Amino acid sequence: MAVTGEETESAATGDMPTYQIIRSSQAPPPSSAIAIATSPGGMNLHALGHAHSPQQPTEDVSRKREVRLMKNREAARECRRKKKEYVKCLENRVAVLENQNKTLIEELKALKDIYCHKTA
DNA sequence: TGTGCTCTGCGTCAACGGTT
DNA sequence: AACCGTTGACGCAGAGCACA
Repeated sequence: MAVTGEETESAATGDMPTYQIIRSSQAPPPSSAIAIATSPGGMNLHALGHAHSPQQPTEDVSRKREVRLMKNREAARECRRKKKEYVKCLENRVAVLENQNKTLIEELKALKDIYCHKTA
């Protein structure tokens, strides 16, 4: 199969509860093209280690929010990638099974022919 | 060529389960 | 209880396409 992320055996059977796709060491997404949102307060990680201003708790909250948003952004991207790969694997599986089915039907037909000629 | 429709990818939120 | 990762759902923007 030409899919980069190799599916597990359970994935091949088609009855897996979640996407069980082993990640390959592929190139990371083009994150350079993504504008990383900056916090409204203009959070600066360098300043964080030292700042002890009165609004520090607020800054901490917004910094945490920014970090969470950024991580979730990446997570969503990865989740979608995995889902796409999973669907591709399922489609491949369908193709394989359809081929198998066709082969078996032809085999059965041939065997029936042989049987008919023997008994006739 | 402008317009409406569909598809696709993205960011965000919310909910959930697992971990510390 | 707080934190974290995962994922479904939602809305938005841009691309591609058919049609008048």
